[in-house]
Amino acid sequence: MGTAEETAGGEAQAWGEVTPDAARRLLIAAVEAFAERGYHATTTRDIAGRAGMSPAALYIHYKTKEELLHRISRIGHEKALEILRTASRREGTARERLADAVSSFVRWHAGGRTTARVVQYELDSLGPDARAEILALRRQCDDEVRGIIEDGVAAGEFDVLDVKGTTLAVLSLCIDVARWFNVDGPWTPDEVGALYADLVLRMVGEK
Amino acid sequence: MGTAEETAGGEAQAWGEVTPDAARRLLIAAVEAFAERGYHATTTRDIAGRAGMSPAALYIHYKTKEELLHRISRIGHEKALEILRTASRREGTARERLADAVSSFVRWHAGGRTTARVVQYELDSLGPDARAEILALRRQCDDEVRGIIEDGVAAGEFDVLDVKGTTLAVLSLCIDVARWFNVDGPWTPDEVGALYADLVLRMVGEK
DNA sequence: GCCGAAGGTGAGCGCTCGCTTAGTAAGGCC
DNA sequence: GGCCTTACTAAGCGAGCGCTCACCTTCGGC
Repeated sequence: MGTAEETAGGEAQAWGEVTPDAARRLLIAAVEAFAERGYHATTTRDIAGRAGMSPAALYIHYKTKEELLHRISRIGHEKALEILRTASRREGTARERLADAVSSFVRWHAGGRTTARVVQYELDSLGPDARAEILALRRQCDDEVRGIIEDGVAAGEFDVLDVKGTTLAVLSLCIDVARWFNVDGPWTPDEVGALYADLVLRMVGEK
Repeated sequence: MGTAEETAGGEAQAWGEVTPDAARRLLIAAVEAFAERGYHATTTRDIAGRAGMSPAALYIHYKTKEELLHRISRIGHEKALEILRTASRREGTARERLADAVSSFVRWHAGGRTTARVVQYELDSLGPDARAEILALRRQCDDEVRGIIEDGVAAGEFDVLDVKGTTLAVLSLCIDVARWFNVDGPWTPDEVGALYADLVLRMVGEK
């Protein structure tokens, strides 16, 4: 796993798949604005302005402001799921896979805090159909983590009272990093990832 | 500690200190609306409507929409601090005090989810002065929890690598309950409180 | 050198927002 | 009964919102 080379203003490399260039610039501008002020407090004029364009230019590439949030949410959740899948499906003990999953997931939330904040906390601003689609991705994230914990319990590595509840708590802990993590604070994303991996292993009765 | 007699729509008894009656009704209406749609997506017309009043009536009791959020935030944070103080200052081992703090704090977030959601997640919608005031209260909450953990480490009850980081993780875990807890879900606030107290004791190296 | 598509702009429409103002109804006090 | 205070409403102001439309510019293909 790479170190956290991302900063609050420079998470752009994650959006490489979005084309053309103007559409990507608008998307990145929207991520920054949504993260700073929230979806409803962000104006389309602000997004276009950050991308160096006129307010009308936004509507050449996106039908509505909500479509921007939908696109950001889907790409972000797909990335989150990919991170958890990679850790879950590697070889190794349940302990190693869980530590890997937590530390890389936390690193993503801390290092890409701008993106993660939008992805994790602006879900309710989507309409019913879009929200349902995203919630399906989120359930898959839950499944990956629960799978690792179940494996650990079955192998006798972990000692867990309530698998479903513990899964939820582990994910909740990781996700909430996006709320409190501060780039100017005392920790790097790597440090928080390592600390949290240790805490989670304790939660599942390991160590 | 009492059981959770609160429901999503009936957390009214917590606002008994707000007078006169019309001001309290408006405040409760605002809590419900902010929790459902977020501060920026809520209109003053909606708040007044829920309280059974005309849009203008709001401005007899509150100078601005932001003052409503400020008042809700302050009262809510004072309640949260009181819960943590009560648990922190009771007699007993650090283990007992920490379990008490976590279970009652979690119960408040789960049972009073409507209120807790506004209190914990709409902080950024406040202006700089109001936010600074609330952040001071929040720092006091941190101090209470860190105090218990430090006591436990000093007494040899706990085994903690990073006291500051663990404190943050414990509070983060509790606060995030307000985001995911669902009244119609499989758990009662009491059950989540008990589960989380167990998980936190594991995090600090107890049990 | 001309043309049409692709990608942009300036102006502005219709609407809803937070908030204000003028007026009204009810109740306590003398 | 007269009068002030308190609590409220109907109407609406100015501003800013999401979004549209008529028009302009650039550029590859022939």
